[in-house]
Amino acid sequence: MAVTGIDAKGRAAIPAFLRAALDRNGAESRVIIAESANAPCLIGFDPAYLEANRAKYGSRADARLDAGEAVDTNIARLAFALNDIASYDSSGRFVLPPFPAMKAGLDKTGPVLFAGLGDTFEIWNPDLLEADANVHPAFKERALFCLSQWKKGGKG
Amino acid sequence: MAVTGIDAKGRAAIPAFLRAALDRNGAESRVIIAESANAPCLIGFDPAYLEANRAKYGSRADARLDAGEAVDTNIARLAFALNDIASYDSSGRFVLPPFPAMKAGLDKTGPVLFAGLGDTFEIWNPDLLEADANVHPAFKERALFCLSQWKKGGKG
DNA sequence: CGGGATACAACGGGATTTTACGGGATTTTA
DNA sequence: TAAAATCCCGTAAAATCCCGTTGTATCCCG
Repeated sequence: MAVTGIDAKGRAAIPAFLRAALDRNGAESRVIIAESANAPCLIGFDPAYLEANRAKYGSRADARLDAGEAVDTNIARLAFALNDIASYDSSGRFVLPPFPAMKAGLDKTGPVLFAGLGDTFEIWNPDLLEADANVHPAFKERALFCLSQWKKGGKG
Repeated sequence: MAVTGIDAKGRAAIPAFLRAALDRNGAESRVIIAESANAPCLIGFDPAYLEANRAKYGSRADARLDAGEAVDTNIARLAFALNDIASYDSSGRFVLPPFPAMKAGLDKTGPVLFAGLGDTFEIWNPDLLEADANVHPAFKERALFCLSQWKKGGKG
């Protein structure tokens, strides 16, 4: 778990320990950003899983082209529109996709909290994390500590 | 997902991230435009994809004939006859084919929404997208966000 | 164990490239 | 020859790349 800042250009840096995990999975400096289904935060993960899903749904997008087969267009719509792909530079920075950023309360300059969850990691606005009743107190306590450490660094 | 504008000459620009996909498939600045079978919008895709689907339809029809079953000729009629081919310039603009444009409510100057679906992409009049009950709310919400961003850019 | 050297992380910002759009010039069609 | 479609160039804004700087953690050697 670590905190970095959003700069004037809307960029945030993925902490090094999470970046290392992405690189191990062959992410090639690309990360998928999506809304979390469980909390008012974003999740990030490497492109491999997403590509598999897209390949599965992408070939069944239109009933006419697919020779009359029934298709659920909304599945393809969501698979593509709700996942943003962002590429990060040599120091791990990526521009937060505007829509997810807005949904997660990250639409302005300020601190961002990254927390690894195994296959994915969460991206939080620290204020929303603190306010969420479903988040375990021990997790909150640690988040608060990381945040205060970051502020001590003189960036807040 | 992105929004661009129709100009006074009836041209719209395919967003760069979709154009890149077309180029990767060897589209050579040409795109197929057709009505969607699933929604009041258009779909666009590269010429190779059209050829692949025609071949797929042909083999399906052959199989049914071999089995002594009837073939639905209308599927072939629609899959072959209703596709317009448009070429786009160096900045991705193409003239919307008049008939499909009319069918999708894109017959006047205004914003157009492009959304990738994998092998194809959808081309929407944002108003019709908003009004369509079959479109998933999460997709609508993002569309609305893209539209407002485009309007903020001063092009509306 | 301590202190200096080294490596790397996060950040700021300039320089370059790309995008989307307007509109003029040329070609085609009727 | 007039009208319409197409091609093509210029441009402002925005996104992207890439460099240097600063601060912090780690290493190494005495």
